[in-house]
Amino acid sequence: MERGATGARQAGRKKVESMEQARLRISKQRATIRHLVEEKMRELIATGHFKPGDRLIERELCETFDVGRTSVREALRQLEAEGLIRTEPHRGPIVTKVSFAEAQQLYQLRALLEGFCGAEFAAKGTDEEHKRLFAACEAFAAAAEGKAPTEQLVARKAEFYRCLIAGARNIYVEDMLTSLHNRVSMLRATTMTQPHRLPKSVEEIRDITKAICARDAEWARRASITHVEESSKIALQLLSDAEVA
Amino acid sequence: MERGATGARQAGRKKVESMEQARLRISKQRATIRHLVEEKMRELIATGHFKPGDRLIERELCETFDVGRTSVREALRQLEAEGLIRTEPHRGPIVTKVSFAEAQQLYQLRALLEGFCGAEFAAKGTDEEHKRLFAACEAFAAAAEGKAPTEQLVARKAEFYRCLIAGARNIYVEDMLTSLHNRVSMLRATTMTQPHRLPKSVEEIRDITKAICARDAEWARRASITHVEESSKIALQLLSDAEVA
DNA sequence: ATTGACAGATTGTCTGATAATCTGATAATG
DNA sequence: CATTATCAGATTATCAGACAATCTGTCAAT
Repeated sequence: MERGATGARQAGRKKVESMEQARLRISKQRATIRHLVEEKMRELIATGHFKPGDRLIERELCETFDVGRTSVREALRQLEAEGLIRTEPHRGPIVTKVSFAEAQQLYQLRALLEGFCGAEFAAKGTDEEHKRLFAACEAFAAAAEGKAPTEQLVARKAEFYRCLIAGARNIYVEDMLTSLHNRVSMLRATTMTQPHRLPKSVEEIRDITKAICARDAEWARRASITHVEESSKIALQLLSDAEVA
Repeated sequence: MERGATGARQAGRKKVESMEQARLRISKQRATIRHLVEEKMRELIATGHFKPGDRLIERELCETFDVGRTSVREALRQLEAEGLIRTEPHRGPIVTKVSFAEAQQLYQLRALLEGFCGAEFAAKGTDEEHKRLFAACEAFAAAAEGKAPTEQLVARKAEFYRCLIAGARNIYVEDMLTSLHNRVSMLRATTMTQPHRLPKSVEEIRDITKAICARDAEWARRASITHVEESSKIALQLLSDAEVA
């Protein structure tokens, strides 16, 4: 989880910087404590250590992370804004529960936005970006077909998405999709890891990649939407089972 | 500005409550001090009292609002997550500057999302919702044609958008569009109030309304997108002038 | 079964203090 | 002159401690 799903980027610098320069720049250690707490908590929510409905108690968080209330509370405000937690006045934060209907809405929006990314990427992507996307795609495929550990699969898929989303060249879409993906991770944690639709998943992602590299915007849009819809089917199925139980 | 552009709604209650019950419920005064500060600051940014690039100094904010640092800092975190401000470590918050390129991206995404709202509304809206949208549309038209004060125009238009966005029945889209609209307000403050394209604006909004009431999804999508594109033309024009100057 | 009062838990907010970091100016250096 | 080192001032980042406000559950009284 690189950054949050949050703030807007640094607005226009005078000169556009080359890839070279960008690569050199050191990683902007924005390592304030509250950022560390934020990331840690995102991770704990995404991995299901904190489950939807769980109460998060300030004092306990302070002790767990060994930081002051200030840092914890500010991190909580951030997560609240991202929709990962909800705060009831004088009761404290609760990990957000996503109802079945809301999950449907989430996937619907994700489809719209990822379809947009695919189409934009196909229409405006550079060869450089195509190459990177293709590499990420193949890396994921290799991991999937080589039965790599789940952890690595997730990482590779995240990398693929980073490329795909970046292709839209739209920071707002980027932020919002990152936010949506965070929430989807949370869902996944409730529904347990996906069953073995991996081969289909690989196929769909390859299709997206092919469409983009062929610069066929509508194909790319369709392929991106299809991928979201297919994975949502499984997820929603599991969710509705879980909701009844 | 009703609420923030933030948190997800209360997830599924057991029983769906009737309009009647919903109307009775008192307005859940979540009036913690930090919420008041948040809203005030959103307003100050939207109205241009704080301009893009302005530094916001903690101590000054505390004095201005006469509240403690805790409340100010937590409000700032919220605004930061919404993208209204950006915080540089150890330097403090700055009102976000939106470059020309970013403004383009903003409007592009807005078009996508509002197009989605229009289409969904047309496809799935109830008569009740249609009626409310129509009323809001006419109220705006009346205000526009009657040369009402800007303040009222803005309020009426906001009301129309509330209806339109609600029509999509998608809380995520709702949150994100609210957030985008907040940022657009900020832009407007830099480019001064729009010139007199009011008549065209009214026409476009009527077109959206007609399309939705006719339950023609594609027409509604096109109309919604057109409206965003038309207003973006003016805004971007003004912005580019301002950026050169 | 409903109501009311009470205690415990937790948050909301303020204050004061200290360390860390950024900025700009000035002095030192080659 | 251009560059670098250093210093003081400003501001944030973080912590600790305190108190009030509010929510929750319990238990007695009606």
